[in-house]
Amino acid sequence: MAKKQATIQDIARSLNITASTVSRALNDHPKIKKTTKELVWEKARELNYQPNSIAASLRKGKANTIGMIVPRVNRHFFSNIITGVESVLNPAGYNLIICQSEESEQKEINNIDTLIASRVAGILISISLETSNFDHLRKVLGHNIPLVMFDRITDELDVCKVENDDVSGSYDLTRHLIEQGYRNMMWIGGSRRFNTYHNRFAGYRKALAEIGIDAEAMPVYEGNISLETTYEFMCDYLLHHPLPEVIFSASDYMAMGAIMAIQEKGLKIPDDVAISGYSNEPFAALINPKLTTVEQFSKEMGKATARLLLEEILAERDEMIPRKTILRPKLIVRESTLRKSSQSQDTNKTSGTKPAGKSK
Amino acid sequence: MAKKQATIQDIARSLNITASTVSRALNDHPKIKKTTKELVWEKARELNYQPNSIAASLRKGKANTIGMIVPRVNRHFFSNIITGVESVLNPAGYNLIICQSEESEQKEINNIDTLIASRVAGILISISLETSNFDHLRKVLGHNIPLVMFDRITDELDVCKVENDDVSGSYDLTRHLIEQGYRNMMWIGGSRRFNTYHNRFAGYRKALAEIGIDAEAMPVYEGNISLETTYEFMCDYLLHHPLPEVIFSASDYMAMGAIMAIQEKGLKIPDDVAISGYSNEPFAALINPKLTTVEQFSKEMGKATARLLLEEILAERDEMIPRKTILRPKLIVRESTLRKSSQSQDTNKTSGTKPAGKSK
DNA sequence: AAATAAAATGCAAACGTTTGCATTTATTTT
DNA sequence: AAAATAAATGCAAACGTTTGCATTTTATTT
Repeated sequence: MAKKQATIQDIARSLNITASTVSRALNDHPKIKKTTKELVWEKARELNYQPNSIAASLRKGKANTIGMIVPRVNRHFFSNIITGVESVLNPAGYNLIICQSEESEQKEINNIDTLIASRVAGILISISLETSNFDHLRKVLGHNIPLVMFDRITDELDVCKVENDDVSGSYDLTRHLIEQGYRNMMWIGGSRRFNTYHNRFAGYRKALAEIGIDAEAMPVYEGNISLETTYEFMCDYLLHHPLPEVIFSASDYMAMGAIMAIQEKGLKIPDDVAISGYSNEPFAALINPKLTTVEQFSKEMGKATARLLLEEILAERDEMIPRKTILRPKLIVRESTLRKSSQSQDTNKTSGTKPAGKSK
Repeated sequence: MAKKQATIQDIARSLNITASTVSRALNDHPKIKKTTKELVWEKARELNYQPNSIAASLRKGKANTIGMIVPRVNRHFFSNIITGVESVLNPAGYNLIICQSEESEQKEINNIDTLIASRVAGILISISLETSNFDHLRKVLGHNIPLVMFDRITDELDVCKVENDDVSGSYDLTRHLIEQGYRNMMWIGGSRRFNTYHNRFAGYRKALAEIGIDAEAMPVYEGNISLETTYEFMCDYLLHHPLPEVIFSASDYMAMGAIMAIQEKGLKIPDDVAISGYSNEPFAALINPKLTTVEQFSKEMGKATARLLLEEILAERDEMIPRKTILRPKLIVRESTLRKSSQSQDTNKTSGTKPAGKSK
């Protein structure tokens, strides 16, 4: 039977007025009499009327929908960003279509096409690791759809961007390691072709250069960023190489993989080898020893990204003015990098003992 | 300038045919000549045409969009479900609008209204903890929109459902504890008003009843399911009560909170007190000792949910036939519940040493 | 070559809003 | 009380597709 949904026409008919008036009444247009509005609202409720935003979008040429593309939703970093984005976008009357590129350039392209077809009012994207060509994003701009990139960005595009100051986050962390007395270090991270790892390495190198140490002269491992791969690499590495004093891991997951390999060999952290991570994943405060890392304020990043997009949308400029928001991450010192003598100096007592994180 | 987007009309005009033909050609309609199709496709590319799915949806009365409401996206359980859902829905030509209820009944109601207004082809929902009235879901059915509930479900509604067999998951875990020789137990979990905790307790009670133990006669803590709250509760509890042999926590996060309180007191797990969790959160395999828990196959749950919805949509029946998919969870035994004597009997070597989980 | 069947295309309405402009109705001013 | 102004409503087109039915074109049969 596909029960017919009530439309503004139905409301209009049963009140002996026109659809225009109903439309305006429902949108609380100032030119409509108060009493008329009330009649309309009452009748709408009575008929169980639900607005059809598709029709509205068609007429207006724009949907009240924002598209968002992330590599994966089941990464805390990204799902927190999503939460931040929604906290800004929903109150503004937009809702989110979330797409996952799964680190595939082709899927990213498909996602873009879907979002354009949906006539979204704007697009937020953190590009996949695989993406090297940006024509699909240029197409978005060609369709006059505002675009904001976050976290994984590219210099090739002149659009609004939100990024973490990976250089300084990494620099601060390296400074901490230096202050603890570590000199003999090892770097592990994802490929430096990606801006995040590139920048994190830059901060690491910079801090070391300041004390006359060449980061490139010490071990550097660039590889797959998964826990498992890093675990395997590290198992093998430990067999054939001397231990550094500290491992600077540009990712918590990689750090975790290394930790498992290290502990499996019976080595003590931080006594035999110290280690730090990056991102402050929920588990970082839960493992033993608690992991020194860098908090990225992902929810804030989401908010900043959404705000930038909203401004872009509301401005309705023909020429977009590319702006950049740079978020400053925060060093979180925990046990995994503390020298025995300074074990009690944990600068971050709170997050050391009672980490954030709620459960389902 | 708001550069005008090309429409099928534009294509039609420049090829001296009608929009109908163009529309059919683009949709690969069998009645259109191959050569015509090729002309159209070529011209579409040339004009940089992007279909307007809003217009299509309006005409067809249905969007190619599915709405999904979860309490939060930044919970591994839910974000994995999302991944599962997308893996089924995207290939079928649908995309997801994701909404978060944030455990608020009012937000859930708002989400539903938005989704109805968007004329989504179907809705997937895991209800918020706060939700006690289901009129908003009845409204969905009233609009003939297929609805599938997952994980957090209710008996009050006669719709398709996907749930975990919490009773048996919990039963299996309790059996394991009994086999390890534990008798003196303590339960901690969320309120038993919620089906998940209700059922998990039922499995726990059942297994205990079989050996003549009354679960209710032993300590039972029902509370807020956050790590922090549980940590505080447990700190206090340890001051005033004797230790049980084992703590059955119906949530990994609650278990983690308890573990922190226990370890802070200098007590050893599992030697002084054993503990188990539920859900197999990523950190469960990373902490020390590794946590015995129950894997819920969340991605599978997402797939099952999406499949049920797709069937519902494609069937286009007037009367929906409510079906239920029940997923069997799997016990994962790790160190936190193993008796000293049987430390080597870890039945799940793989997940014990090399847990799943990739990093950003 | 005409008649018939099959294939391809065209016509026009419809989907449910929104909105600029025109018109009507109510209110104020002279 | 008429004129001028303000407030409220109506008219009709438009947004870009899809689709049942009618029509034209092409292929097949006699």
